[in-house]
Amino acid sequence: MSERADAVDYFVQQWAQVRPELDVTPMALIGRVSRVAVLVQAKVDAVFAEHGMQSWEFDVLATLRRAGEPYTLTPGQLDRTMMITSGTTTHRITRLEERGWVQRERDDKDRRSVRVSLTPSGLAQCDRVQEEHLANERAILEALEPDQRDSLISLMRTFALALGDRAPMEEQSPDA
Amino acid sequence: MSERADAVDYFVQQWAQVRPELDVTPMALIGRVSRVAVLVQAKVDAVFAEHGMQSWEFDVLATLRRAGEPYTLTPGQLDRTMMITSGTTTHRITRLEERGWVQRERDDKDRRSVRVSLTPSGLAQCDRVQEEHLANERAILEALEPDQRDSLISLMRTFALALGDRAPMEEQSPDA
DNA sequence: CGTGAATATCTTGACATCAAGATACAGGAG
DNA sequence: CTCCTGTATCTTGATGTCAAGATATTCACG
Repeated sequence: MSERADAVDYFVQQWAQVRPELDVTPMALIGRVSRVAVLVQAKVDAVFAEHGMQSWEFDVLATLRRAGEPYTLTPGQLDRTMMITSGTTTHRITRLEERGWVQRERDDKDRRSVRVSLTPSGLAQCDRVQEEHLANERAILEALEPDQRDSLISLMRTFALALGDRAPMEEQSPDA
Repeated sequence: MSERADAVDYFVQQWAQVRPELDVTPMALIGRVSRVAVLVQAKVDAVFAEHGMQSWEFDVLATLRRAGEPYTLTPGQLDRTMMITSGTTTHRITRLEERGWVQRERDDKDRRSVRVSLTPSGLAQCDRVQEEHLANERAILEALEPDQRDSLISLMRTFALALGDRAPMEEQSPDA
């Protein structure tokens, strides 16, 4: 008489019938994290699509944007922040350069390095889309009561830390 | 003086400095769901890799396995359950057929349809890997206190339902 | 200086995935 | 029976991603 069953409830119940000796409770959490991530991403993508862009494009723009003026990071900083490989970063920067939203210049201090910067057009695009994006995210979270949101944020934060997620380091050395 | 900051804490703080007028709290949840999903997936993948397989391969095998004997579903049932497109399903079945873990036969009742079944080898592979997979999932959740796990499961279930996640329908019509 | 290890980026090749459309069959209305 | 609509699967072409390695540059140490 509780609530309706979501997909994971159904999977757990199927396992109970087929292999009752198995303890599949870990699935109840891990499976849901995966499904919720996919479902949320689909809703987020929809808003970006209305603006003719992909989520990953906004991710790059927003990462540069929140770095503050002059909106410049290296490819290495980008891939560490975004949890992608260096090859993917190269590809993303090239595509965004073609759209005129970012530009590359070699760093004269360290000539191995590259400085990726938001162009005025990229900055404008980021700011233009962001409000609608945030409104969309707020709408998605309307599904939860405010105290549920707070609990969920706190628990997911604990989980993230336990999984080794950490604030990206500043350029300086960590201690003293 | 609270806990250490995870990556999302850092992003939120960056936004506060660069665009203080923006309310980015939705990110605190949606961003973490995405990052946690990626981090968890990496740990899950590692165990499958030890057995020479991909996560998506196990997903297909497990979906057939928990359907119960004769471990048979149609491609359509598979893609609805796994949240993938029909083209991806075709591709997955073909690859698994090459490995000898599933087989295809046309359905004689409805000749548009195909029956995908676990082979004895596929069944064995699924059962062989599953225990280690579940142990791995349990280890991942060790990071949380038991009551935190329960809260998180409950909240994620509410979230999943709010996002429209539902138990896949049985073959029969929904009512009476 | 010169040499080797470390670092930063890019290249290459493979691959899973998707969107859109093609193909084949089913089932009902006339 | 015929046609038309809906369903089930597969095909095609594009794309984003990764792993592994290639290239260029820096830096420490002798």
